[in-house]
Amino acid sequence: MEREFFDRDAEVVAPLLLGCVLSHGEVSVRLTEVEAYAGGRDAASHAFRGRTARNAVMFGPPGHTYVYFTYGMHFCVNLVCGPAGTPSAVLLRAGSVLSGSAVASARRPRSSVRDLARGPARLCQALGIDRSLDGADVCADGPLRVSLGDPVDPSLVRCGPRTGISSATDTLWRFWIEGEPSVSPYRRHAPRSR
DNA sequence: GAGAAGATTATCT
DNA sequence: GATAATCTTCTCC
Repeated sequence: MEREFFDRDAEVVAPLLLGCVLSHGEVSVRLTEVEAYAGGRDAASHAFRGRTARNAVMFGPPGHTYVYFTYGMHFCVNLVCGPAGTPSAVLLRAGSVLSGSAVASARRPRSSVRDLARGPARLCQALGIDRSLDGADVCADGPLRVSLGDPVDPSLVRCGPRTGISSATDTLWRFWIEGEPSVSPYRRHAPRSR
């Protein structure tokens, strides 16, 4: 994938990523669900309150990963968008495993093939992504790569409110491919305690 | 230095 | 549907 592809606003790049293929080692996943996060102008973004040690990579050049750890047990992966200095990124929420399903299944023994990458944390686990890949360049010849996949029928692309966040729920920056069984089932808000 | 919340998932009722 | 698991990071004091 060319770096110029990512050098635009996250909400523009996000729908274009649907159908693209993310590869790490033997495992490849076709992306079916993503969300855009736009840094300083997006209250739901990790970069909304400025640069920190965790989100620093989002302020860097596009085409790199932003991997973070959450809930004490899960990783999620983003692709940094926009020119350096604009902290926007696209969260990869779900995909379907194209190849390397044996390796992915070994990492997630209790999942059916369909569920291997059905959800942001599951996708990372299936691909073997952890914080050692934070800041990895997916446009270079590294372990993690993004490439174009089969074109997606534009009439099947849907958008809606983002999942699992408690602010900026009125921005329709979640994109998915209608009819894909690998799209994550979690569409609810997350009012945890109280 | 302490406390709270979190871009989630698996499991139980 | 509800909740536990589990720990990093950020925000104050």
